[in-house]
Amino acid sequence: MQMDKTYDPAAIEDRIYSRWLEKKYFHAEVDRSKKPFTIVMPPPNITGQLHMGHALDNTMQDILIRYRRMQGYEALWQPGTDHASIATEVKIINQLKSEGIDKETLGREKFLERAWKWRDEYGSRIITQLKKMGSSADWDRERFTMDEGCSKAVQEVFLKLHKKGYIYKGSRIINWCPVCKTSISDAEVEHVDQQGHFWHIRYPITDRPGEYIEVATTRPETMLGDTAIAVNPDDERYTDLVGKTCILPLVNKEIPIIADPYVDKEFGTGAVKITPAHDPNDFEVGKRHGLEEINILNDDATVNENGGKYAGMDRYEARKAVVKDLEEQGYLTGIEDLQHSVGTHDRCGTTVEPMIKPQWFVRMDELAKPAIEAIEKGTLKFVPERFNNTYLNWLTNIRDWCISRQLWWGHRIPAYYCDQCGHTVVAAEMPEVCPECGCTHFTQDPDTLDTWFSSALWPFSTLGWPEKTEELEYFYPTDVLVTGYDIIFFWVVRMVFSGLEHMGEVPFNTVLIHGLVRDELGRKMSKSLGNGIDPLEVIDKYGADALRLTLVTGNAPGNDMRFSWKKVEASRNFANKVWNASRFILMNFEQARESGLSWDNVPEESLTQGDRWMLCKANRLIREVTENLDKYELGIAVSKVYDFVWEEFCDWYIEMAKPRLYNSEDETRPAALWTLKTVLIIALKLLHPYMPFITEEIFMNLQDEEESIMISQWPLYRDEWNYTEDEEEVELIKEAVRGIREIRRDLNVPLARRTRVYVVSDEEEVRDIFTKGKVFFASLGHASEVTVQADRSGIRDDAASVIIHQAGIYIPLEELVDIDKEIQRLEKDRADTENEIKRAESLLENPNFTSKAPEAKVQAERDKLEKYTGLLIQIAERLETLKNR
RNA sequence: GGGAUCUUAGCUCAGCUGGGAGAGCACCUGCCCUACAAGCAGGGUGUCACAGGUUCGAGCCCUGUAGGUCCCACCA
Repeated sequence: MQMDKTYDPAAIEDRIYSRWLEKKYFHAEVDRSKKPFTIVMPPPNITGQLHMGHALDNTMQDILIRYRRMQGYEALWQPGTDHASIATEVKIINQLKSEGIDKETLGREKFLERAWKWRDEYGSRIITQLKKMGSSADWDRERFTMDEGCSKAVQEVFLKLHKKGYIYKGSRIINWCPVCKTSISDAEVEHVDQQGHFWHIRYPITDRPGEYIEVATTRPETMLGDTAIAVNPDDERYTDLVGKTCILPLVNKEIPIIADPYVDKEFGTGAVKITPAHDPNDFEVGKRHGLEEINILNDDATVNENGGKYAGMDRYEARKAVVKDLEEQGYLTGIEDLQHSVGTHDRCGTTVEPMIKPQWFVRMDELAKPAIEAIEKGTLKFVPERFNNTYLNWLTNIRDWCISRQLWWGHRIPAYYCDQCGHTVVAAEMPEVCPECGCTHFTQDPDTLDTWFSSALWPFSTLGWPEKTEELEYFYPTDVLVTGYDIIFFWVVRMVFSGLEHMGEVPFNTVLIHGLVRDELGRKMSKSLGNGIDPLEVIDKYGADALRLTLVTGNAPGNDMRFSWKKVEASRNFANKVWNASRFILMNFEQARESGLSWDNVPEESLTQGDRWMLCKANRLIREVTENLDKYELGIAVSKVYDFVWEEFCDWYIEMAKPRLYNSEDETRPAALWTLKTVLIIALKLLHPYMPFITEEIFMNLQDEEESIMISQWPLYRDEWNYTEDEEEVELIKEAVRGIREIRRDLNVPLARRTRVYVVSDEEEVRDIFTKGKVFFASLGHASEVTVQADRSGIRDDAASVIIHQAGIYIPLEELVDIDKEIQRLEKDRADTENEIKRAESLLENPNFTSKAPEAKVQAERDKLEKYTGLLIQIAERLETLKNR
């Protein structure tokens, strides 16, 4: 088999993915013999294009799903798309506009046809893109928030909540977007700071000529709808005015002066104009004082007939005109600059206008309670935990949820109004006869539901609810939800209370929160800035595995990360490292096979110290990676594999194995081959959730039969590989090699190629380590030959000896050794060692340490003390020897 | 106003329940040696923001200060 010198993802990714699909590896079925593991995919919008946020979100989910699948769980990753009512509707309106068509003239039915056509055309685009990422979702189960089943669920929930009295219709003050011409929920309003003005206006007091009460406002045009002036009841400046009336300028209407604690004495003039129809606080004040609500705006934010001469003007034109008139008539007493935050619609950026409108709401108080308890009882956990607070904070201050939208694309509200008497019937189907008046003609409520209303049901609607399906029973509650912190309020909270309400159980046990993917400079990636990086471009250039690795490396849960091409390159380099190590191993297999060598069944006794050390390391790695994946520490888990593969496996073990592989007479060659294969497979498996494509390609090449790594068994920790002592011995090898490097550096004498190095030691185990005869240490930077002997016989006398500390190894160099420098170094070692001893002694003498510190720590200090005491003697001896030369 | 979070190497960031500070990138030196130059070997004196405190011991816990980011509420 021929493998290229560099890894080329483009050549294999699509081929491997198609194979997975063909083999139905992603498909999950109800299987009572296995434990289920379920993740529901946050459904991307049908308007969406894959961006880095999706890439991160889906990579994390795929890692978890692949991991559990390999562990033997029946792993279901439930995918689908969201109709995204307002986002899609805006897109379609724009599309129509470019064709010169107006939404209203087209009509609802035709419009919806267009919308469905859009969905058919673009709805699956993002799914195709997710597949490029390697996502192993069960595409056979793909759902859509407006498909028949999900729509059924939406209707069922609406009827149920209405029956319980949790859904009601009411005229409340809501956020109105004059551009989208729909109400929006509080969560959809984004507050942005803007530089504005604060206009001071005086209202003449009735029957007190020359006396005024002055108010300040940022929206002077709303005065047209004023129905009172309010002051704080404790404000002495105004006590004599409370109960009086004043004249509303321009309108010339008499309005009362009232006292309400809502008014802040310190802010502005301490007197507030009250416009109940266009400000949420004023609305509340108005309710308390029974004030009239005068709506002065049309749906497009132009002034309506209640605005007198200003009728027909846009709100900003009206503002100018009102200010001008006030000024001319002497009511305007001043203008100050003021920085204030303005509510805008998060979709279109338009300043929202608070308006009173009849809308449908979900009462939140009762629904919120169990959702709060879920955190307290621990049935719901956020990772990292700090998001508990974010979640609880929102829930404890929650207001009723406005769920009706004046849009066409979405689930239509199942409410019908009698054409004759106006009676409202909430039902699954249009009623035949009005229970009030017997009339048989009804009109359905024109509004649709907030898009999050259906998303809230996603974890169970996708599994078949309200039908009692086997899937629902088996896979629900799901295990983990992976999403960004920006969506906790919109979605997570609503799924939780919906799950608890309708299923009686939380929809997922764990919420794994990730941050935003920012650009290299830490800015949000956005279309307007043009700083977004297209994940597909990254895949094209570096491969999906490199992208996936980049997104999860060096990043803790819940934290934002910066994306940079440098990081992708580092990931690609790692992929290449894995590729080449595997290539090397496969090449050796081939050579061994040609010479008729077998290495499948290697007796344990034939494993060398190095082999055992490697197995021991790999074994520990299995444990660490598994533990970290269980804790959702995806970044830590992968960095362990990264370090292991690069530093332990490639830089040490493969290098140490080379002489055995190259020497056809070496009887430990099969053991090396076996260890290489065993450890490589472990590494590939641990890496597979992160880098599915490259690991699969290599795995396929390693196996004789065509088994997929995707469905292979996740490696298990094995006690019999826990060779602790051997690890120490291999540490000695490393120590010795480091020693050689140090000497070379200290002497500033580069080791010539093929420098002969003699290792002489009385200790048998040290000699054993440097396996019988000759070893190539490629890690020296050169292939240096090492000879191991028990004594110095046969070693050239003119070669100077240098002592390598700890290992007890003499290494004669063919160059002269600078003894003075070596003495200096040993002196320093001695001083350091003495300090260590002092430190350990003082610690052990401290009664607090011995009584309070864990026994293991105390023992460790004792061991250190002993070790360093011994070392000190050795150093002294060596110094003595050197000085005598 | 309430809450969260960050401040660690030149840059980007890890650092799990407290037990002698790490990675990648960048930079410098030397190397194409039969897996890999997308590589190898070597190179780090970091007041872990600052000030206190708890502890035998603090990057980690507590209090405060400074600066940054984010969320919620308010802004008439």
